[in-house]
Amino acid sequence: MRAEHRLIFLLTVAYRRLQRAIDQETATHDLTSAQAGVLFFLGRNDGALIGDVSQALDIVPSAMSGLADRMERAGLVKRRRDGEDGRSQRLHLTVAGQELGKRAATRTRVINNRLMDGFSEAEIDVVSRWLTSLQEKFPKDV
Amino acid sequence: MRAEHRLIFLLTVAYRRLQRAIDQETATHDLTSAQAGVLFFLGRNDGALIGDVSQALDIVPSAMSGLADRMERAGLVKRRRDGEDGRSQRLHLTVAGQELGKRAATRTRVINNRLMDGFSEAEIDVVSRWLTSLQEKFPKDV
DNA sequence: GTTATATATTTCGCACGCGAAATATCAAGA
DNA sequence: TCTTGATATTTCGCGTGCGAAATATATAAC
Repeated sequence: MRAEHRLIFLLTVAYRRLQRAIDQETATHDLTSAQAGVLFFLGRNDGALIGDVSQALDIVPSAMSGLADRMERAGLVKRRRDGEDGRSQRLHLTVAGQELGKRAATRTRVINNRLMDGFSEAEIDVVSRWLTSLQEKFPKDV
Repeated sequence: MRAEHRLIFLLTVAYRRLQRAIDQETATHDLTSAQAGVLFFLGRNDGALIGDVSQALDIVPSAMSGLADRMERAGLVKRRRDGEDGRSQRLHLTVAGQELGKRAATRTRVINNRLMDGFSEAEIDVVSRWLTSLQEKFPKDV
């Protein structure tokens, strides 16, 4: 029972290792992992509201705003006001964004498979359940 | 085989939820989770080299430098040059740092236990092994 | 219709972690 | 000794995520 704060630390390190790996992999491709997440979501939900994207990716709206800024500046995405509701903004993929997203998806799939290497289906299931349980244990807000 | 980039996303969300929870919990106590990590490590290795701390916490030395800055400014920690090697800096806990670390340890333990709620020992073992496996799959450098 | 309130998004300042480059010191070799 | 190379740390600029507050628009109450 050596390390005290074990799971917290393990999760933190695992997260950082993964992010580092993804970002190094994609550094050559001018795409960060956060931005890739947006591309993937918009690939299935083009024109989604900024708020919906932020919700889907589980980041705070203010964080989404900056992320959209950088992606728009990079030409991956375009903001468009909603016709119905003047407050809302919709995010649309550009052609560049679509293509970059498609290529990133392939690489991401490889990494995702690598994450399962050495573990049985049942074990991965436990891991999935555990990761998901954190969302219930630490709900979004209150 | 529903979601594509499943484990990556699950891990990312889980990490953010955990960090948010810890930081909200400790916001009242003037301590971030990264700084708590340093306090815990120094609690067992007071006077460790900056490089050793960065290695132990698995963050890059340049990140450690800024972290030490903020903690020194907050009066939790003090830098002291090494007698043997003029390049090295040693980090020492202040009294305030020791006390804050002790109180944070209690809260951290609670959260850590909560992370295991609803899972058997064997299942937690699988999770631990999986989290640890990421360190081997994505080694520190090259 | 005007006021009050709710909702969507943005802005601001901050902590964090990264990579690349700079700085300072140490260790060897010529 | 002088130079060359290694090591420890820092500085810089950037992307990311947070909370709090501002802004703009929509909706409800009166």
